[in-house]
Amino acid sequence: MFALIDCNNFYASCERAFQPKLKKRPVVVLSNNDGCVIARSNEAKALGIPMGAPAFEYKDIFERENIFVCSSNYALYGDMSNRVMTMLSEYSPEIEIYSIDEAFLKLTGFEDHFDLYEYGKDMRHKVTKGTGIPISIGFAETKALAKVANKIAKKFPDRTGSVHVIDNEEKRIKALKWTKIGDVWGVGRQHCKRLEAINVLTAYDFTQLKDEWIQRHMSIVGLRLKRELEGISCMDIEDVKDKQNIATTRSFDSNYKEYGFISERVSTFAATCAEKLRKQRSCCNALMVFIHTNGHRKDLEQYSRNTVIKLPYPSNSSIELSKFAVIALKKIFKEGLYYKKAGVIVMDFTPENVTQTSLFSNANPKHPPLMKVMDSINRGIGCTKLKLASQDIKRTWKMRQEKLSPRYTTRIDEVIKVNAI
DNA sequence: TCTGGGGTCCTAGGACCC
DNA sequence: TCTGGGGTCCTAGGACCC
Repeated sequence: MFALIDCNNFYASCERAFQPKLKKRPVVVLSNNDGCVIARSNEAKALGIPMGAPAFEYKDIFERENIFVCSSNYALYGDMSNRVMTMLSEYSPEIEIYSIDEAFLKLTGFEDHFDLYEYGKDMRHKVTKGTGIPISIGFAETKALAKVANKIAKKFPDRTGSVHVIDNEEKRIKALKWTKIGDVWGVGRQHCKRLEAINVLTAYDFTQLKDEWIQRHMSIVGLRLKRELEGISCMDIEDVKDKQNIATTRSFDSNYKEYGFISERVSTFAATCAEKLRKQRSCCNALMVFIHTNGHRKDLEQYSRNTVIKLPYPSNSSIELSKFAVIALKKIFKEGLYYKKAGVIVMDFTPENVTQTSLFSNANPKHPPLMKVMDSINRGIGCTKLKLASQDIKRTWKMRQEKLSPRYTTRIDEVIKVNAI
């Protein structure tokens, strides 16, 4: 058996955990730059605030409905996620942290000795008590079915107690008939459209399709999904793997046309990518830089380019990657345009300790120890104090975050205060 | 005025190898 | 007139996830 544990409205719940006055109040969390809605409490969902709603368009509704609006606080969400995952890992030795707010547990042999429903209730109680985050839990024989069970638990908290177990044929069929095709894990917008067009409206309908059709239109991935929904497990718990690509990309708070601004951003993004690379002990052999203008401004000239450059040697040095990123930027930067977004993506990794030396140019041997010192100093202070000269040393650049909550759990000076009356 | 930021996997087709 | 059979690697594009 597998369990899928999912935190309810995770970011909104994190904010609530430290502000009990928000208990019944609708809460939304905004993306970077306070751009659009990326998380909603149930009350906010009930008011019809859609996922991705642009904040400026919904400003009046936020006010009228007394919705509590927060900027995103990733330091807080990341730490809260760790706490939840740590508690969950006590319920099975085999855990896969699937995303910041979701985890699969594999429960081999548990079925014979435990009442899974009670096990789930216990998990839910302990996590909610220990972290303040409400969770929903689905149990089933495959990961895809556990996803389905989880959705049912979440949809009917009163009837299920937010825990649902699919452990027999009758429940499986009933669950599949209830699940809309577009809500199935692995069926996105395109597949949904195509499936609905041939009158496949539920997960059950999908399992009745011929293998050939699924294979032709949805590849082996679709076929695997069918098996999983039939109760034949094809996907196991996966170990944490190193990333194959690492990206640092941002939209800017407004439109910028100066080359100097863009090159500073790109240089910083590259340095951040280098830091992430060092964290997983990889070097990259290639790097991509992209820039776009604001696609929403139809009145302005549009431009969007990216370029990939191969490095002469693998590197994870902030200095080198910044240098190469700026070289790449020069190839695509066009004067006179208003840019809204840029990013750096590093690719084609090799392990840090395997160095393939090149005939003509090699990495500077002084960089690895230098980076090590830089990382350890920055880690020690808990922020990026040591930067390259090409980065914004005066910190002129700032993300718009007007409603940022304190980093309650990771900064001593922002820790929650309790007033004794 | 203002619209997020990360990732993964699969397939087809072309270039190339013996 | 008729022109083999087996691979690999790379890239672009399309789909999906949170």
